Amino acid sequence: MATLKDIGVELGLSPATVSRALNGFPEVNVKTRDKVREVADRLGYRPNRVAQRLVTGRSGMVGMIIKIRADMSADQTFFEMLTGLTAALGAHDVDLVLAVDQDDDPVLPYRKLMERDILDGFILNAPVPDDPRVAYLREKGIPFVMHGQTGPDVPYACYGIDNAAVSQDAVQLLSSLGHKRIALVNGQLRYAYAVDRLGGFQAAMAAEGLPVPAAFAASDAETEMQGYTIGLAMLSGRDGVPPTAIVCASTLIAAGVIRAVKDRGLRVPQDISVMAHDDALPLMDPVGLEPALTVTRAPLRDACVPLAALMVAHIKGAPAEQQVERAALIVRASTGPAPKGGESPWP
Amino acid sequence: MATLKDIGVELGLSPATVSRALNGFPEVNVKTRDKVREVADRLGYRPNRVAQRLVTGRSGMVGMIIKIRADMSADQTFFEMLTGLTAALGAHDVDLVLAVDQDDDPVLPYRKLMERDILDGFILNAPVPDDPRVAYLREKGIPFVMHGQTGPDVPYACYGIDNAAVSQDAVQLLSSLGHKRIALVNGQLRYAYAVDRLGGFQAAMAAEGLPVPAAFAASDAETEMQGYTIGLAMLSGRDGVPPTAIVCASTLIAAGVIRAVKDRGLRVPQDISVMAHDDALPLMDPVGLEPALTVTRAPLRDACVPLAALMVAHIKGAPAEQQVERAALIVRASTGPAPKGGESPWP
DNA sequence: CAAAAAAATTAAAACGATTTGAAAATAGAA
DNA sequence: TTCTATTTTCAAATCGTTTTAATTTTTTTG
Repeated sequence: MATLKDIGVELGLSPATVSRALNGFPEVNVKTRDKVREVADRLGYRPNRVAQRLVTGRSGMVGMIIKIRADMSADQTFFEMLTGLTAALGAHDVDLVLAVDQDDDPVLPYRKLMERDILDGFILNAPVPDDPRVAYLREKGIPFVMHGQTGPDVPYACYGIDNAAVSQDAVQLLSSLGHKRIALVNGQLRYAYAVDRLGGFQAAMAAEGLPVPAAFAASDAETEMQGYTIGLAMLSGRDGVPPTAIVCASTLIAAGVIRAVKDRGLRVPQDISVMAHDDALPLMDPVGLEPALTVTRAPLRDACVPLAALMVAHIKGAPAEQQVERAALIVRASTGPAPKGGESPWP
Repeated sequence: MATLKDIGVELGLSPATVSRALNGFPEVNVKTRDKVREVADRLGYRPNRVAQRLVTGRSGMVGMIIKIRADMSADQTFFEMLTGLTAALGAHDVDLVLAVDQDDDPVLPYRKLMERDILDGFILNAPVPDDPRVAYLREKGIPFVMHGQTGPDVPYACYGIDNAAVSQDAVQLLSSLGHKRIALVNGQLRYAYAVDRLGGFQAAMAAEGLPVPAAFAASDAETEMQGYTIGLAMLSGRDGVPPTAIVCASTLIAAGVIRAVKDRGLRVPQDISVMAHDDALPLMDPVGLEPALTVTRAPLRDACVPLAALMVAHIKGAPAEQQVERAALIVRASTGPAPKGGESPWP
């Protein structure tokens, strides 16, 4: 394997100049730079990463812990992130080391991996309110970037979407269509994103002057089947007059809710409008649903590039930066005007 | 962070001696060794992995590619291996870098990861017959260890169980119990393990002088539901006289098959004996089934330690070694004597 | 054209470990 | 004691890169 010295010998240059030339330093002559590049190409030069890491003091590796579920599986979102992150980090010559979290103590796997002395930092996901991992990593001064936020105005590096705005956009859209009874089928409240969505939902409803019956803000839904079950329950009228519009935490849940609406003999969107937040996961296509699903959309995969950039910058000493994007609102066929009094199956 | 030099200064020793002392070289005085160890402990010395790697020429990292399924999930077995391998490799100071395979070309992710110049080798799993990854890695001279084998007498390093023997043990047990119509609900035939199980099954049946109707060697089962469906089909008699014993590829499939047997109004093991191969995955407990399941057993997790050892040895230049273990046979309540002619629901 | 300024290059140190070959300390034998 | 063996230790080289400070070369300026 060719080294900087080999290239230098070939051209009568010192390794220092060769290094500078290849790294695009401004003080190297354009002609020498081109010659160096050419010889490097010809010799198939590839920098020795380990040597680079020794001198820069950085290992070029970041860690990520997979929190596996009780059924020993991880969800689609994890692989989506993993795929995107390995690519995005690779572009910065950074590699991803994974470990599995199977313990009760959420901090332990981070400590264990850090003790191996090979990591520059961590990428965290699925933040929970008052995340203990944040406390630990901040205390130890270990760089990390969070996908999402544990709450508003956090003091650490993170990238995510404004989940309160997700609910707000949904409520405003539906309210503008004349809906007054709007329900939220939320994700698990132990996650910060679901807390934010709920908060945004309640705030937006209040801002629109609409009340929120408790049964209209259901939580803990994750699967199509759960969406179906919760949908049926909401439509049963057991807990009061059913909603005319339902906002779902994911397209998967929305699929279940739509199934429930249809099974009840009702139509989407004529009787009930349904919408959801869409992470753009490969297998859950909101357009493939019948009818095509109105969504707030923020592809999970898109988060990987900025996350990797934030991570790399942070490792190099840049101050922690918070980036909060707003999800796009895409109106399709599953939302429509609220049924008029006379048309509605309910008073 | 303390270095070798720091320890040397403290004791008036050279870094060379300190290095030798900590690495247990014989030519260092016992007293100095103890003193060095003590100071190293006190200073919290931890060797700089990157520096070690630069001088030894090894990166201390091995790669593994996750083959995710069409539904963007990976199965329990993957996480089981991942958990075990990170621990087992960690004991050798080796770390695991993961990447996701989402392409048609099974070799591409290996090439991509190798081009990053940071890996000492790969750990492969889920071998298929004539695995193209094997061809590629052998051609490039990249060290790897396979969990399992692509066939008998392979020329590369591997660790796994004898899958032909798994079927053989099952057939011999059932045959000794008087069963003559024994069926196999196999895994997906694109995997080498399923091919071996089928081969072993047919050979063992032949050795026992028993015929194998085509419908008795079903493939492509992976889930409980598939086990149930195939079980029902086999018991329907549509494809000939049903079996009196069913050998399943996994405990999950066996759970489905047992459910099918019960739904048909039959009893396990009085009417039908059921057994399976057990990878000892955390959530599928064969003893929890009703009745407790007879199995051939080889915990997946147990394979991780020898796999890691093989990998490390191979990287250090040891010749490729093949280790094929035999699964244990554990007889429980789900297998019993074949029903006598008069007792059987079939002729 | 000489002096000063700017540009380009280099030698050498550094990162922190391992390892080779030589030197020092100790032990044993004569 | 003296000489030789044997342990034990050390100085220095090495791995391949980056970076600092110094030096050389080129260009600009008065």
